[in-house]
Amino acid sequence: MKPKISDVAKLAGVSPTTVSRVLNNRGYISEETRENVQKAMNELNYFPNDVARSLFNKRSNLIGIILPTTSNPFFGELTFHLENISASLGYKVLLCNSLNRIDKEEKYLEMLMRNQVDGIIVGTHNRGILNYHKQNLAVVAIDRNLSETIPVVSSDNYEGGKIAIKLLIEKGCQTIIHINGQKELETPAMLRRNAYEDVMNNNGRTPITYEVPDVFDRQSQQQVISKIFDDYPNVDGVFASNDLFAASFITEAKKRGLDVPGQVKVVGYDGTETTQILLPELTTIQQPIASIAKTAIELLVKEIEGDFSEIPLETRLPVKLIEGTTT
Amino acid sequence: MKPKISDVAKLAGVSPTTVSRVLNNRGYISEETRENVQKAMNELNYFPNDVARSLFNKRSNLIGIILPTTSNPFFGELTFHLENISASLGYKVLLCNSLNRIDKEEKYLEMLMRNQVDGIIVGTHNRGILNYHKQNLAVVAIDRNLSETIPVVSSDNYEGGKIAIKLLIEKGCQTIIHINGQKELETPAMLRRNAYEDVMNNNGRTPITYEVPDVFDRQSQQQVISKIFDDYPNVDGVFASNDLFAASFITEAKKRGLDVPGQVKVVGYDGTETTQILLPELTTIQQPIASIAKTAIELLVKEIEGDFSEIPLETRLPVKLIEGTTT
DNA sequence: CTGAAAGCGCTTACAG
DNA sequence: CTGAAAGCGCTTACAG
Repeated sequence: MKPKISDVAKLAGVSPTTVSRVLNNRGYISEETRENVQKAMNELNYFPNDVARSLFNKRSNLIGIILPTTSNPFFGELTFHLENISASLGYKVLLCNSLNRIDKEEKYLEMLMRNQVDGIIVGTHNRGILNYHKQNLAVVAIDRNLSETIPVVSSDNYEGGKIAIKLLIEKGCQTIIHINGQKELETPAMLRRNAYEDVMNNNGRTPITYEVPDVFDRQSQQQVISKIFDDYPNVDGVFASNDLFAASFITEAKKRGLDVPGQVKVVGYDGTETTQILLPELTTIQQPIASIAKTAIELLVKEIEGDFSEIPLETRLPVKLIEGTTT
Repeated sequence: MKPKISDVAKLAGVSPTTVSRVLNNRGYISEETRENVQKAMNELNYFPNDVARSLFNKRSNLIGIILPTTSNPFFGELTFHLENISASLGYKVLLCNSLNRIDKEEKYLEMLMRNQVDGIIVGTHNRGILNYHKQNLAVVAIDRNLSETIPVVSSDNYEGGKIAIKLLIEKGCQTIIHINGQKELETPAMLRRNAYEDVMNNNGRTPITYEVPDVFDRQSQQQVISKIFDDYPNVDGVFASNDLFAASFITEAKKRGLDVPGQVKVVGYDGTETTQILLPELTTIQQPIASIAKTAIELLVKEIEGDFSEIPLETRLPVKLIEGTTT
């Protein structure tokens, strides 16, 4: 059996209270006692049971992360950073891949509550989370407007969209199409679309957006992309709301014998490490993933610690154009 | 404050014991009482505190996952599947990105123990884990031989390596080079290298392997790849132990004006969804990531539940050659 | 400087 | 069918 505090106490010839004091470095303990206790702990290979501690302290040091799927490179990298930063601040991460499915999100949410997480980072719809937030659970959203009171961290989506479209226009594209996920008003990512539409309109062009119904389904993606070529054989510019869409588009373009960037130019969004390695030629708008993660966790920790003084409701981090050879 | 079992009891006019019975569906309860309790729970929006439950049951239903980083598409996808399968079996996932750093691994391991995880999935070195395993912690390794007693799940690395090299030889490559991580005897992934060496030797060729010191550092990768071209300008075939190496090699080849597959052919390893989308032209050996995850979790759960009857020490899942246009 | 007692929110024998 | 008591492993007033 795992040793517990009373085993250590017995071996060290002190009370459990004293062992706890040594463990937590609290109150006065004589140097001698401390050493005895330490020795006993080593001998028994003891470490404290955090479940018991959490129960007493009403603090789990657990953070829940709900996002669509770590299979996606953007979320995979985001998760890495979120977890690593959490760890550096003494928090542990409970991971939930919801695939954007509402039923899963609800189950995960309840699971996180039951496990007494101190806070949640949300990267999915999750309107249900509102209820919990009201019960003063700390929440920070990434790229989602969940409510008036939940802070959102995101890249500067509007600016990113603007840069992308302006580049395509500058490069002389005539028929510029936008590929995005389904219109959901609550996502700042929609700002990429808004930027596209604004810049197009301002330049006397008609915005044309194609929506991929299930963002994480490859088939769904490919069908939409095929349709674009069928509907607009003369498409010569594409701004995709993520790099995977962009890549799929390029693949299809090549399949149809079109030269990129000769006949059609493409700009993506995200600019993950993985894209940089697998598809370095892609021109894309790079999100500052590490900063997004850092900001989100820092805000969450502030909320957890009850410091609401400096919590901006919106944090927009700067994007960066990475010019490859697809434009 | 969050309602607790005694609040529900009070409201329903019963004892906490009875509420607990309703909660756990244990023992006899009159239909009427059950309904009263349910109503009270709904009214208070009560759900049980799993921390308290874990403490009593000595069962956390928590699984720890230690791997290098979810930023890497192979591990990102693996993590998704591991988590999803765990969730479907009622287990929750505590995520740890160790970046293969021993100090981090040790800290994570201790953290997981303190949190009373029921089992751990390991995808890193982590020799330290042995000690814990002995203290009968359930452990399953993915692509790592950690000890004689820890089950390993992996793709059929040797077979995959063989297929890759045979393909390159068939296609007429003369100077075939292998890129891998640093030689670590404990990884079944080394079997990819062994296969390479065996097939090369059997065909009267001299195997040449280049090692990337820090697998997750892009610079490190690129330097090694540059060196390959400098040392062997006539290289016309490469088997990379993962798709990212393969992609970096292709990028460098193109930069040097070489045609792929005309002048140099490339085969990767992993075949993640992400690679399929971002670099569909890559010929690669695809690992059955979902099956690996499923097998690993199922074995772990068996261990956790004390059913050691059918736990094979080694599970090698079949790979699949995906032929793109880089060969 | 140290310890006995009570309690964190649950569950499970045990008794009725 | 239901409840009072004890205990999971810890911590923190409180007393000494």
